[in-house]
Amino acid sequence: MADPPANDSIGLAASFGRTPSPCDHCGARARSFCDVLKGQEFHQLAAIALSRSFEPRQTIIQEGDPADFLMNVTSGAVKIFRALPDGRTQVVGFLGEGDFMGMPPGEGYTVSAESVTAVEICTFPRRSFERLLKEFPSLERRLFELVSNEIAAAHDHMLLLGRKTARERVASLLVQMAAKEHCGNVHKPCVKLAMTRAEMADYLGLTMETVSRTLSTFRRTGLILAQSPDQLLLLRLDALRRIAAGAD
Amino acid sequence: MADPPANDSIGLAASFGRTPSPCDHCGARARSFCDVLKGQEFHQLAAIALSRSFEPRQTIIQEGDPADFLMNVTSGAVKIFRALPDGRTQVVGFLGEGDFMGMPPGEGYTVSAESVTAVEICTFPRRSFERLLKEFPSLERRLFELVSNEIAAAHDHMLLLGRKTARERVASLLVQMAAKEHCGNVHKPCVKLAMTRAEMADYLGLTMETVSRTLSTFRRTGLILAQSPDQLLLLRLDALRRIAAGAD
DNA sequence: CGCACACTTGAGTAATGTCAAAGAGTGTGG
DNA sequence: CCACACTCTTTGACATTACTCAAGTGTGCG
Repeated sequence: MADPPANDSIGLAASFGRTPSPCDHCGARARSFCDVLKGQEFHQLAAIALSRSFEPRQTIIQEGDPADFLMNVTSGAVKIFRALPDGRTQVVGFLGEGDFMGMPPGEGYTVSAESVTAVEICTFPRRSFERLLKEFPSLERRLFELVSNEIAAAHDHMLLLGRKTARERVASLLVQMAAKEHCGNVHKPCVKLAMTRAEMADYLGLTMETVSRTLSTFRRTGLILAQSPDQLLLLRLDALRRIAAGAD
Repeated sequence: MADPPANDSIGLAASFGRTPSPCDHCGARARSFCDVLKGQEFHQLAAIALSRSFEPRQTIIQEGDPADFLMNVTSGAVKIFRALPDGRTQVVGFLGEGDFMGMPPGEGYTVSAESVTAVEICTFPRRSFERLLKEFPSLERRLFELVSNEIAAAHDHMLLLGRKTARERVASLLVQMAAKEHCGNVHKPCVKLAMTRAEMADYLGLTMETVSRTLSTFRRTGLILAQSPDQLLLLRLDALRRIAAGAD
């Protein structure tokens, strides 16, 4: 872990005797939307923040529930999904450190969220947050930016779900995960899969078995090396990229 | 067509001798994001607007091109899509009167757009538009709202592409289209399909043939009545809704 | 009238899903 | 420390859905 970039929150809290907030020691701040706010503005945001912890496989958000909180993932991994009445599930995204959720268009959440690993989440009451949103244009602009990114990512994923083969889908996931994290200290790109095969399948619109078989093929053909079922070395990232792009 | 709601744009333009803009006679204004702006603010927006026409099957936006314009569909239908190098195409959305496009996260468009029918589009230079965005918080808030809706719609569509059967997909499309427009004056809900079977297929992640077969089955089982290949009467909207929801 | 284009329908195939069993990894309690 | 039990993963055999290829059937437009 690198030291967090110097910021004034801890110092100010100490010097003015401000109520300490979970934000004071937030490791995800640098990656989070909150980072656009500085000094006093940031403290106003921090003042309404509340931290919550979840163990793996706990429900964080239930589709349809009143959207009373905005949330920011501080650590751990979360899956966002929608489900059909008979249980078929589509994971629409995995969230990690610094990602936010819970900004639905209406009064209720339109998706569900469940912890994949142990998770720390920073919550903001919606009302208070929206007040700050009006007060701090930079915050609103930052959120707009994030939401725009989310749409582009959604388009990408629709292309995957609607038009890619199983092989291309799995390759896409690996490449995508490799882009996020430099796992381990190795120079070969590598991904740590916090989710199960079934969750990968629900993300890729496949079955667990197809995901497993596809990974096995990648292993047999030397594209990846499984150090363990959830720790994969991407031996030929270039090839995986081409497959993911639908070029092979 | 009902008369557009009374607004001041035409009157003001006349009384103050303001440069006439395409917005003066825009039939889509009531449905568009621009409607949040009133009076002088609206005129500032109108001042940077430029109208463009397209015939059916023309390229409006090319993925990767510099995103110099924001656009608002004034009339007609547009498809938004992404494609793989070998031509496989995923339509991520159909736009109609009052829908906007062209707000990518970065400098270039991340999707392509093509006219399905004859189309009128209102374009705003990006720079100027962003200046207005900063000036008029209500505009930014409205756009945020639209973008949030778009994300929820994208989640819906991911569920469809990843987990629904062909039958459920086609039913979903019909229900969705029926929700948008009250086509004709009939009391039975009815949809007018401006797009081809192939375009429906590219939207639903299927092939043309599967779409056609599925519609035929719906016809044979009395769920719909085809007044022509592109004019469908939804005889049992309730049943279609249940199928679309994955309940049958 | 006939050509072109989109749509429909049919027959066979391929990719992925389903069901089932065996294997691997992990943690717990004896 | 080992053995058992649990869960997740892998692999196999088979079923099914949707795709591919191909031949017809409208329908509108020149």
